[in-house]
Amino acid sequence: MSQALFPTMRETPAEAEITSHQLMLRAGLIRRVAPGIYNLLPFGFRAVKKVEQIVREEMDRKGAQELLMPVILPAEPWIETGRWTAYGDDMFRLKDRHGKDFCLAPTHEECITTLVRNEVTSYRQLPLLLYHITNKYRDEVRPRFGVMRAREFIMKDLYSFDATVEGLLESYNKMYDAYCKVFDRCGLVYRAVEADPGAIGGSGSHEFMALADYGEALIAYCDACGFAANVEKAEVVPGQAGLYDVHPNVHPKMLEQKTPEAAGTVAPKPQRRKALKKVATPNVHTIQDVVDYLGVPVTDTVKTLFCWALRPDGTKELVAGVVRGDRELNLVKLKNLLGAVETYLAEAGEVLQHASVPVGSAGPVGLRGIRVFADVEVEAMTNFVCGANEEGYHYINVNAPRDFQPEKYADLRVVAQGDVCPRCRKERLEFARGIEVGQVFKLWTKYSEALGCTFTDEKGEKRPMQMGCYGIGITRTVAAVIEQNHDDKGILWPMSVAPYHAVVMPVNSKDSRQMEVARQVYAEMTDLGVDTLLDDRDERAGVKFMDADLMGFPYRITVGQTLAEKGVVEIRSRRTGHVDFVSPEAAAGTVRTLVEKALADVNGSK
RNA sequence: CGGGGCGUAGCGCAGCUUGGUAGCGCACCAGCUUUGGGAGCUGGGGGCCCCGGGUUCAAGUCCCGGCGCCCCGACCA
Repeated sequence: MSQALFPTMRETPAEAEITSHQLMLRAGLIRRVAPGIYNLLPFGFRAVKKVEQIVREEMDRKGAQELLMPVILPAEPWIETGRWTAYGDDMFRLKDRHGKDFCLAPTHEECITTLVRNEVTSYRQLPLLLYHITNKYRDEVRPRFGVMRAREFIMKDLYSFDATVEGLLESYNKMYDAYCKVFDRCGLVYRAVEADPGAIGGSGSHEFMALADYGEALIAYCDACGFAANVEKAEVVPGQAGLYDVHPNVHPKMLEQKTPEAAGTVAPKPQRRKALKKVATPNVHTIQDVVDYLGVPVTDTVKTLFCWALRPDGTKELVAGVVRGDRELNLVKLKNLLGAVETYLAEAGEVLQHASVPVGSAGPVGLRGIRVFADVEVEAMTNFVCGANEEGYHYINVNAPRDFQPEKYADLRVVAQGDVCPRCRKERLEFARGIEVGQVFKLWTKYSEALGCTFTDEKGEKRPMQMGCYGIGITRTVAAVIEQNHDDKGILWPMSVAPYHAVVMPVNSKDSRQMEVARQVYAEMTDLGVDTLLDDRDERAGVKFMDADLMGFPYRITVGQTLAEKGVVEIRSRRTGHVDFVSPEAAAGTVRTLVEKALADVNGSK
């Protein structure tokens, strides 16, 4: 260790916000090269390789084959699938000396599909599971949290090719199962949640979320039935939206009783429809303003949001989404409803220019030339308030369909605290944050059709292959492991991912007897297959102890005073602090047993 | 891209208001002491003060322009 690069830091670098990022810098796993781009130092690289190895074992166990595809990919296949445009600015692009377009691969569907198209022609060659582990590139709008949301990252992606839909489902289930094993073995607390397939395309998808307070993804789950979904995906109970709404005057304690009746959250009684009226509302631009100024409950207001919907052909359309004032418009649901490639909020200036509407005073009444979509909840509302599409005015006593008629009512809002589980419809949804460490998709024939990846079936007919794609963010997984396994002193590596299982530490490197015994124990442990580091640095004991805690070696073998006094060395568990004293001769064997036990615990009985 | 903040030694920062020899802590090098929880003393090395222009006798400091980075938001496998 005295001759190795393990640069630990006592102080926390200002650039790091979350614990895993801070610890990865402080314990010497990574160093920043550019925003979202990192050097993996020896210590960090070892952790990465441990995760990779676990992934390889579980992929291979399912009959997958590893290969390696390039990081630089030509544009043509991307143009064929339409993703050369769809990926937009998230893709790093470059040209060769002849002016030909290339990209740094953000993912490899196009590449692998082209490969399989050229090499596989018969149903007899299927199913096929192919994967690789390599760098991926996404020019993130905002890289952050170190390796967690980086622009360059290591990813395992596997692609399945099947002859039939049943085959695809089988491959999907295999991978789902393999992913559970991978994350179990990494010692992560995670949930598999239903997800929107996003830019990859296809439908039917699960995300594997490592639970963490600083996770970027919000997930909704139900303790009663096990339902779990990304909030952007989670449906609101169809046909019953609003029924179990939490009214603003319901005391939170009442919610704990879990039943809608007990919580006093029954549907609003039908009210007589009052006459539509335009009222002056100077300087009222937000829902909060409306509530304050007009003194109405927020549940009697509606907000109208303008979005651009990007169509598959590259053109875009301005549409309006209407949700209750305290709700959040779910852009993913809107996107899926419209069959759009992407939806994003329009800017105030654009709305004024294209719809002649000031965004702070927008409403669905009298909106011309723009398609309006409303959340189902709005359909049940009576006598509500909305903007009058005129600066300084709102309508009150609005009622549909009398005052406006959206093109369609649909589930368009983000699920909220207190919503009923869309699956079992018994319990309320709980929310948690997670780090997305993996995702599995069914791609069906999206890419095989676009790229002509076909095979000949038993009847001699040509058919497109049924594809699936399955990713694991390797570097992100390492960060998630640290996020979940640390204390105020440093990292608490699970044995399976630990860069080293143990560190052997002579307390005083000038004590030749200690050094000699330490070297001996180190050599024996290495011989026994225990990943061991020898801390032979000429540092004070305190420094070495602090570094060992920071770097999180699961076991520390301390060779110090007790050697001279009692002829024993100390084996200390980083996680529990438990200490055993054993003779130097027994140390290596004891540690090996401990390491094997820890690995067996996490690997299950396989 | 919008809002906020910051660019001074490897890291963390002060100095800028009110212009006048570039500093502190940690780290680093040498020596002595020390050696079971981030040692002590002595000596030492290290700077394009983000870049460019301007004002001035004089700019880290003031003015103009640019660049970069971080945070919040929007966005995202």
